[in-house]
Amino acid sequence: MGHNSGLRAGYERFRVSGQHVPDDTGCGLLHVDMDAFFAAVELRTRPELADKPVVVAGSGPRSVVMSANYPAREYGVRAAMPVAVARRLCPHAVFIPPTKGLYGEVSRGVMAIFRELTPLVEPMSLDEAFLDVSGALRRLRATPAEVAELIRQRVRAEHGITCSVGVAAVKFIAKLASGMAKPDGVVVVPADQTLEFLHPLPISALWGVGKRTEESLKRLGLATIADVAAAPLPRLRRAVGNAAAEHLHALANGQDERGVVPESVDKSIGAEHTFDTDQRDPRLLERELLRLSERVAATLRAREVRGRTVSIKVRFADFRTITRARTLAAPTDVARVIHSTAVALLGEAVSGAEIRLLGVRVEGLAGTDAPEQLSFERQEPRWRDAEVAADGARAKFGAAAIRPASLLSAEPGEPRRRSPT
DNA sequence: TCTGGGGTCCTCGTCCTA
DNA sequence: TCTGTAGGACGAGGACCC
Repeated sequence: MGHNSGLRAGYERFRVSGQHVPDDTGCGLLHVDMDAFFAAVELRTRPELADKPVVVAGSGPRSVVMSANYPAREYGVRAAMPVAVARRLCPHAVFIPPTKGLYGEVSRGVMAIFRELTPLVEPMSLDEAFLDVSGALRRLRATPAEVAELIRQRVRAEHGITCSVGVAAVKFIAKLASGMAKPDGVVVVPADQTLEFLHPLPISALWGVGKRTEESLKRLGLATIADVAAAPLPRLRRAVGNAAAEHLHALANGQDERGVVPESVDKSIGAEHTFDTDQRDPRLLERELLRLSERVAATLRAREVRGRTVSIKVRFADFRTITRARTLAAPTDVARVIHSTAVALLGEAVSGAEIRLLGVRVEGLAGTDAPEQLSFERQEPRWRDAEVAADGARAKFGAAAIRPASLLSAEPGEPRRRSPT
């Protein structure tokens, strides 16, 4: 769901079209990005809507757009936009609620195609991945641009959706290229034309430049990537800090040493929820923390990791956001432990304020086989046993089979309903 | 426009210890 | 024992990504 979509004027020469294929020698890095992924997946079963504006979004009053197809984008509808705004911009769009589990399933299928071509696949999210095909070209008897076309054909034939591919010598350029290839195309940036491709682009195209950094760079009078490439490093450092300055300066000069990393280790696991209306009832907030803790703990156990630091996130009615964290004596994957820590943190940080969002996160993860420090603080083994048993029941009978008693009548984010009399 | 949810990384301040 | 300092651990928050 890249946001740098569409080909700029003067960039047609980079696009693969008909007989025209730019020189892809040495361009072993591919970035593949599904076009309007969630919307495209939904349209497979509702093809009659294909030419109409379609928006995938939750139905809550505070939901945002998860995906919009290209007809909807013509009206200015974009991902992450509040649904209320999207409805105003495009009142006749068809709004479809997201189908739980479906996008992950399609994503796994698409990633499996990539892995048939090369083991060096680095998924970035459900709908995009980097591939290093340089070691596979001989076996595939294909050039990088041909592999890109092969991928597009297979994704379309086997999953009924389209994707766009960027082909380049380094990751960052491949990523920019796939954005320009959208929708449904391939852009190849020849290795010796990297800077010609890169330098005319605005600074916001640099990976790591969001709204704030863009403002800082503009204050220095920098507007294009060429300006950043030519800027003295000390000046950049003063504006955006050491790490960001060096990172941006390297990227602006077409240098991106990062390889494709197939395996990545989770650093943290969390869950959060925005209430439909702001809440201040402590019992309701504690119940929500329990629900979030249960989800986080179940994910920790499913991934066979434990974490030492429990943090909460609180967003107030005025959108001010705070986080509070506490490091435990021993790592945990037990919801009871996470919940009691979260409740204590919430009590210390907040009293009676209107709250819009609550989040729970566990950081400092290590595998369950990692050596555990002996501690006086008991890990409440019985709770863990009970929760593991509940995991098993949920796997067998469904997610709703086992819930803590205090959550029995409370739907996510809803005040507890009174039982019928 | 009025802002979800799941993440990562960086910076800065504070506290503790060597 | 006191003082200065450097570095690590930790916590908070900002910015960014999809």
